Amino acid sequence: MKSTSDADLSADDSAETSTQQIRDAIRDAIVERRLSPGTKLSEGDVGNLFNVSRTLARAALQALSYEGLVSVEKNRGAFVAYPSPDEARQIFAARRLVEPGILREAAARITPSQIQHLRQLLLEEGRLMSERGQTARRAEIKASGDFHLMLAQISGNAIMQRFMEELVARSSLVIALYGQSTVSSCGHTEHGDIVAAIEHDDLDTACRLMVHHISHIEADLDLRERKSFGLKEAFAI
Amino acid sequence: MKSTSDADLSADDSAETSTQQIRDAIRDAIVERRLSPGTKLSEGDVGNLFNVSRTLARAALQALSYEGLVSVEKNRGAFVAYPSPDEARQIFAARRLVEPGILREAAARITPSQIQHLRQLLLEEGRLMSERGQTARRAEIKASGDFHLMLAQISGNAIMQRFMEELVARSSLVIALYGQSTVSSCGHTEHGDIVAAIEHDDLDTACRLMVHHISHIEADLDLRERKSFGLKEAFAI
DNA sequence: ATGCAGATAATCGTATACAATTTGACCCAC
DNA sequence: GTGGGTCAAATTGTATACGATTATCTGCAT
Repeated sequence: MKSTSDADLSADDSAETSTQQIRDAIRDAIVERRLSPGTKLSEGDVGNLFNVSRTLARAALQALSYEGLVSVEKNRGAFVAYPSPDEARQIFAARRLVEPGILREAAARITPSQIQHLRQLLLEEGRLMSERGQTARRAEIKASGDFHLMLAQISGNAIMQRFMEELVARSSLVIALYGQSTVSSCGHTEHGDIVAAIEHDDLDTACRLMVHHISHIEADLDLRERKSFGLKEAFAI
Repeated sequence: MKSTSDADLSADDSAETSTQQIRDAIRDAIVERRLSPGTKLSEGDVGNLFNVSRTLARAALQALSYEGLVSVEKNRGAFVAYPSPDEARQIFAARRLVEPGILREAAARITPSQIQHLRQLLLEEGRLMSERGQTARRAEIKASGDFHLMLAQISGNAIMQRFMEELVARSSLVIALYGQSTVSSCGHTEHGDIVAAIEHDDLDTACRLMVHHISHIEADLDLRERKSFGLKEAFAI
């Protein structure tokens, strides 16, 4: 799957504008956890980094704020989003709400070649899981999300696809913040089970597995409210 | 319900920035069909209209493009979105996919006072339906959408609420384009039926009614592909 | 030392300026 | 009259400029 999210559906002027490139670059950095929640993203710095003016940097940050990955505070600047536990719960609730429906749509339209593609994704995911090192970890995070995005793409509904892209990206942010164990190590086998259920045309099972899978990811988080814990974290980070 | 969509949840600096005001004003104009699909929204004109520079006008248009209400074409400018029949189908498919889930969540959390509020909305809707004139028609369009938005709000999931706001707004655009009869005249009684089912704790019926309701709205559209009809329309508009 | 007031620096908000691109008009050749 | 080509007007893309706000530092009074 391409790294840029909407490259397939937006048939605009072939060349992506620099604002979009910057947006995508920062988004990738956030999703792959090279940028931690709360990190300040000043317009000047972003502009310098990508050799553009503040105008374009600002536009990119604005775009990311619409996706919920960046929060801009008036007169204070933009920061990598720091989703609250409540927000995290809402993200997973939203996924439980939409993903079964997406799965049903996808299963109804899936072609053998797409199943093949899904299996390939699982293989890649498994390979990355056994590898060591930061780079592999980042790739694993992305691959794990790509499974869900692929289903959304197969469903054929561009609107739901875009929404899923937002939800998956924000999930990554939440896991970075509240995740306890290493990245959903259980996730991979669960993905495989879902594909198997799809192949057996057992949609009800597939949906049930999907809901459980999402709940498992959420269950691996520590979403307790840390009241004045912020200070310590400021040192830790 | 407040007219500005996210006034309740964004607890930012109390005062809305002028960009947001412009965005909301244009969005309202689109949703209430004072701006037709395809209308050009040049940055200069928008800026002059609201007495701000192109910078802010551009930001507002950019924001609307993320919501799917405006399409910006590189080096050509911004236009009120002109959703294709396929896009229209995807919008309603998305609504069928998410609204039952939202309804279930809402029903689980709804309070008597909120039911009261819903009924009040229905009353208002009925009143507007019997009135004559453009103003009433516009208000009816908004009220009809507010019913669905209210359910999303009651569901307590801000993410789904925002998504529904986008879907409802885009639906209005689609109806403006492809609607045949007057605004969903059947809609009002269907809304009432859904509320009744909620009150009777008959969730399955409520969801079924909701799906049918959405399909009814879609069925009232003429989504046949008009191939080279665009030219004639250019004259009609 | 602590706390507050003013100055200083850094950053954001908005407007304006200039380059690049598109659009439409006009003219000419055919 | 049609087709093509050049130029001018309008509009967008991007950078820069300047005022406004916030954050940081300094120094003085307590």
